[in-house]
Amino acid sequence: MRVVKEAEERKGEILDAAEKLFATKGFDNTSTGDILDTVGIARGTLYYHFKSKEDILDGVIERITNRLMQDAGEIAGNKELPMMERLTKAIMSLNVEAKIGHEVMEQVHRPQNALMHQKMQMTLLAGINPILTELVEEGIEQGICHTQYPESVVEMTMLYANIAFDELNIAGNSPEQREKKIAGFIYNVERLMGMEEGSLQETIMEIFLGSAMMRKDNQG
Amino acid sequence: MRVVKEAEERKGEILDAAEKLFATKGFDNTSTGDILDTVGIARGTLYYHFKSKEDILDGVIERITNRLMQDAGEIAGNKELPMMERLTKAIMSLNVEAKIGHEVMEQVHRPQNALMHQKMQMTLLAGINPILTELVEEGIEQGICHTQYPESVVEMTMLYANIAFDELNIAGNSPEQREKKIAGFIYNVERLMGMEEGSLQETIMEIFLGSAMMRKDNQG
DNA sequence: CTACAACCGACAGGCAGTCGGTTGGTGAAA
DNA sequence: TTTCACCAACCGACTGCCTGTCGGTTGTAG
Repeated sequence: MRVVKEAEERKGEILDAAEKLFATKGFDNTSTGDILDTVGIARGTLYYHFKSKEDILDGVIERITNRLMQDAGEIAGNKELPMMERLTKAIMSLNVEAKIGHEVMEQVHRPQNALMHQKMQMTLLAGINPILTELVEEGIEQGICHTQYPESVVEMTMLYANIAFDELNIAGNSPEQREKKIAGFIYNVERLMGMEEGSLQETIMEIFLGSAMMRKDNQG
Repeated sequence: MRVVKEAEERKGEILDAAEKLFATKGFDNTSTGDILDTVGIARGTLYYHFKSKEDILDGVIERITNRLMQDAGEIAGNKELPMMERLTKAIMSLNVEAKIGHEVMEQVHRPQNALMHQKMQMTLLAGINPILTELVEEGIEQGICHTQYPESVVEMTMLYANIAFDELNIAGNSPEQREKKIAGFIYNVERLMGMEEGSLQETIMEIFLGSAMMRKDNQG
């Protein structure tokens, strides 16, 4: 039976299917036919709603980055928390992996999906850079950060975080290597932002200890 | 007429053609048919030498990165120059754009060519990181640099340089924005490497002034 | 003369995107 | 309430391109 739906609803269905398929099979390895079958529509319908396969990818990425940006924006704007904590949590909330699962990330990092990866990275960067830059500027006013180029610092931090940590989770790194990379990253960010040595490290520890305690509380 | 050549020679011809085509049309927009026509061989011949189109891409990238790595390695190993100068020149020698022309770079940075871009980046990073890390460690011994994580610093520097400067040259940035970005980058690298503020900037100025004078000499 | 590396090109299989045609719902006229 | 016209949403056959395969051919070195 033929089913007619509102355009926005159909678009949503297509994006849902595409997101899952891209996540599990990769962009290149997902054919438009796969999407057709999953949604249960005909070729023409797909191309009635989207002008190309890449257009679908853009739609998927836009949805994901919007979600991420909203979360990060909310955290960054929560004036009740100290600036350092907001900054850390905002950046951590972008750790896409936690949100979309290992399987997906494995796909995102396969070289084949470079396009998807890069598009996500650039979209995210453009959206989040201003938010984080404002945070750093706040830190400068408060005397916690010291840099002449807050925007540059944020850009560098985010780009590195995205690329290097992606690799970190995929490549066959030993636990020691992982720890060293993370420690190096924190150390470097402290320097870039002109923060006191160890201050970021401390904030991070506090956050982790806090959430660990919360978990204990919930269980007990 | 049918022409028979040594495998290595044919491979070279194919890579030459592919490099040009990928550079001017992009990887996705270059069909194996284009390569066939350019070299003047049949399908079977292409697949006798390479197992897939992506295999060709890998070959092209390997050749390019090898060239770059050799140059950078020679500069880094030239013990006659001070460490700061070698470091700067080595990094600058990686500015791929200068070597392969604008047209090419425009292609490399089109999102469509994300795969090519990423592969180059990762290959280069893996090859050059050790070289530069050694340089930084030399700087530490000499008391010019101060960091606990030289490798991390190099990785961060290189990744950022690659991505951000790529963008820099493509996107419609005003001259002021460009300058600001470059100044921010230098400032940040100084901090990461724990160098005296302004020391890298100074070295760079000296190098540029030096080469400007050389050019004058050659012309005069 | 033989053996093999290098070469050929027809062909299969798959995929993205197009297009002319169809259908279900909706609102307005009878 | 029924009828009708319109159009957004939908359909699926078809086109054209592209990658990779395979059985067969040819030049050449020993």
